Amino acid sequence: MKILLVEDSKQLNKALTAVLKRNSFVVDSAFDGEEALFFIQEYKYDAIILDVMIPEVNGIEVLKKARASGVKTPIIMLTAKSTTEDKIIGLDAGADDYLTKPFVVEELLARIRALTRRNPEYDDNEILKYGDLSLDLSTLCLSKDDKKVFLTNKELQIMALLMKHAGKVVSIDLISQNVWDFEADFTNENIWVFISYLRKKLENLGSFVKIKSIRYQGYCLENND
Amino acid sequence: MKILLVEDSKQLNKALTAVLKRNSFVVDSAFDGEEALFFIQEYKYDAIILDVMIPEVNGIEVLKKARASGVKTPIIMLTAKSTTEDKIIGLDAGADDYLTKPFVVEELLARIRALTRRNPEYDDNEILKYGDLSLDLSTLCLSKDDKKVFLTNKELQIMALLMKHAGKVVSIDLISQNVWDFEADFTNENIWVFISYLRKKLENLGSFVKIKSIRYQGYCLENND
DNA sequence: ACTTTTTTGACAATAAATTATCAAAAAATA
DNA sequence: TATTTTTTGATAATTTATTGTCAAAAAAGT
Repeated sequence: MKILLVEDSKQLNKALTAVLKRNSFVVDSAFDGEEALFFIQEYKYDAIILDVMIPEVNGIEVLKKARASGVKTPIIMLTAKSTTEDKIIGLDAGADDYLTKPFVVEELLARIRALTRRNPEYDDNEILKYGDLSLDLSTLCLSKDDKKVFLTNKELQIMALLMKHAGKVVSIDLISQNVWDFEADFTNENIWVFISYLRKKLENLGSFVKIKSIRYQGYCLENND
Repeated sequence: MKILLVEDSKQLNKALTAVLKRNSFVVDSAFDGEEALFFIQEYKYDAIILDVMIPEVNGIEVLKKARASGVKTPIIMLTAKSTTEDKIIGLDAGADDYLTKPFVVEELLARIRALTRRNPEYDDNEILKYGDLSLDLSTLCLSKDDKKVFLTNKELQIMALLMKHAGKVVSIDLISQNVWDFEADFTNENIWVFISYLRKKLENLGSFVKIKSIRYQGYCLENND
């Protein structure tokens, strides 16, 4: 699954690229409109993430030219503000979706998945399982047998990450990149708090699964069955 | 007080240079006999430290040529082994002193001082004082009023360093360089042990002086009068 | 060979860094 | 506005790294 990322902020570009790659996408990065058009003509992508405010040729122009030259690839626009105008202009010009900054990476990933769902390579299962636990991503419900607890958004995302990486160590860095947006003034303490919350909920469920902390590295799930 | 150091081992040369400079000598370094002779003809030194085993022209040759050309500067030879032969050859050829490797830096410094004593610039006071303590370097005796304890060699050297740097932090690195020779397989634990010994002796004397440890940095004397 | 000094290793004490928890403030959401 | 969620700060618990002490072995000096 190959993605073109068009974003002029070096920092954001780099960070997004890292996240996308970690989620097993193949990523090409462009930093301005000219470069973007070159890539679009030259290669084939499964999705294009396109910032509106970019140098040389602006995002809307890139979008129009791409569509004009027959490119059907799903395109997600990144806009700075969620003014209805920008949104309409973008969608009018042929964008498939849009996202306002700042955004949470998970959301971007979800949009990409939504737009590429018909692609049979990609299969998103909505209920994660580990040990005696099930996590329903759509209802935010974590359950063991008939017992249930509901997670908050951040709790869910962290728990999902831990479950997706089934028993492997998940770094704080990975969590922060996936669960917090880039402009948040995030500190490690945030994660400590949520890990603490999650542990309490696991305790309440009476699950055999524990969140183990690996010093200097991160956290991982452990099944003490 | 300017010294010429002739030593081909880059490591040893560098380390000795550092020590000498720290002891307020001005140091020129040569790494082979040719270079040494050039320096000797060109500049004037208060002392020359000359390794026997050096490339190009060996140490004994350098010594002979220097003397032949009328250089009167005190010369200390460094020999690998204390075979009487080497010693005699060196002294015969006009060396003022010799030192066998490995040696403790303090010893080298002592020899330099001995040979340069007549030089009025240099004044070595043999009794160090700090707070209620006196340390007699020649008798290894540490005393407060009429109470005395005798230090071992290593204890003395460490204590002397601490007293010379009166109340300032003395790094473990500085201690190891001054008190242990370069070939010793020194570890920090060694110092911990001697600091412990010294503290016990200070305790016995009932001195108000304490050895304070500064984490990550070293030790310093503290006068809790 | 005997004594003293130095080195070494085991283990104790201490200090610091990391992680965890709690509670309350702030922000977001309904 | 009321409620839930997230953030923040204070503070506790834990782990690790550093430093200290002891005792015995090794080395050096006499």
